[in-house]
Amino acid sequence: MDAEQVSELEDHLGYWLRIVSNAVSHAFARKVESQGVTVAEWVFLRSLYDRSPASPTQLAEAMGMTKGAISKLADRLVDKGLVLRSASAGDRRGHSLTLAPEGRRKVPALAALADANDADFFGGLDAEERDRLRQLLHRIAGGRGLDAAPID
Amino acid sequence: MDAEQVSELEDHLGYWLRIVSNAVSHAFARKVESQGVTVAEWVFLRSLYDRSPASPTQLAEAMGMTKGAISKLADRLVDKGLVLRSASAGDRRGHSLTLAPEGRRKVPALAALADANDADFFGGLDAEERDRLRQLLHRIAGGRGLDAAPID
DNA sequence: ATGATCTAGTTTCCTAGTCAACCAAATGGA
DNA sequence: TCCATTTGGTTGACTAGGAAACTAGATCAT
Repeated sequence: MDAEQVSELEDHLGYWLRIVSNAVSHAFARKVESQGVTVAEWVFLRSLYDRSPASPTQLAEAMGMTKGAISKLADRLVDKGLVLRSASAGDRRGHSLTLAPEGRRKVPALAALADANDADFFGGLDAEERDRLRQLLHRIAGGRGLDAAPID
Repeated sequence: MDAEQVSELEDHLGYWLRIVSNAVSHAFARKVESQGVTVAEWVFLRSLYDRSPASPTQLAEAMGMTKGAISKLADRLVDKGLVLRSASAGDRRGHSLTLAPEGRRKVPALAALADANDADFFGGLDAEERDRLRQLLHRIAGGRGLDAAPID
């Protein structure tokens, strides 16, 4: 870092992380496209699958996106008939988001695609290596209190 | 994956990769913003730093972006006075992109920010762990022939 | 109970990509 | 040589998200 003067792109773990992550996400995007949804929509649906109903604010928190983004995402999913928006009891400002039957029906297939995508990319590692990777990522995420982060 | 029926988001390595990668890239974006550039612009400038001059097509390949994106990115950098676009000798279609003096001047400071960002996120790992992470990422990238991927 | 403040969500404007249509120049047969 | 194809690059339509302004409803202090 002193002999080298100007570090290279490839010197940084952040660089490799971005490369690999983008490739994984892009491949996954192509897969879920076959089900007519985007990656963000998958995350949204999966989040709702066991924490339903949820408020936009809760979703925003869980998904690491702004409320504005969630608002639009919810619009699209409602338009597609996968999510229902209803007034939440008690507070007339809040909305309740729940999975529509069609949305709930889609989740297992999407989960299978996520499994397949992981297998595609990480199947070349043995179980111990995958575990180590998982632990390293957890530690980095955990050290920062990231339970979620921007979809970006 | 059979007892579980529907896998969870957090079950997937791709999920954690995305979370961590987005956090790292986002933090880096904030850092380089202080130098008036974006992450994509940094990659562009750093690529040109030792492979200058380069054609838009070469840059697109190196950065894993479409030619359209490179075209616009180059526009912005030319506007900022960091990059020069000149007709390339021999082929009247092609353009030559080179670093303007101001652009070249900026690179070391940006490289230092990249180093700092890596230290921020991966400094908590010891050298062996960082090495292992690097190797795992390399293997996954290498297995796919990713030397670059979308900035997304 | 009423004005100040806070909270929930939406909307508007902006940025940075993709994709596909496009233009111009080079190449390569016939 | 001249047309068909390929290549290099730009442009326009579109998309997804962030930031900040905004609206409406709740809460709280007096």
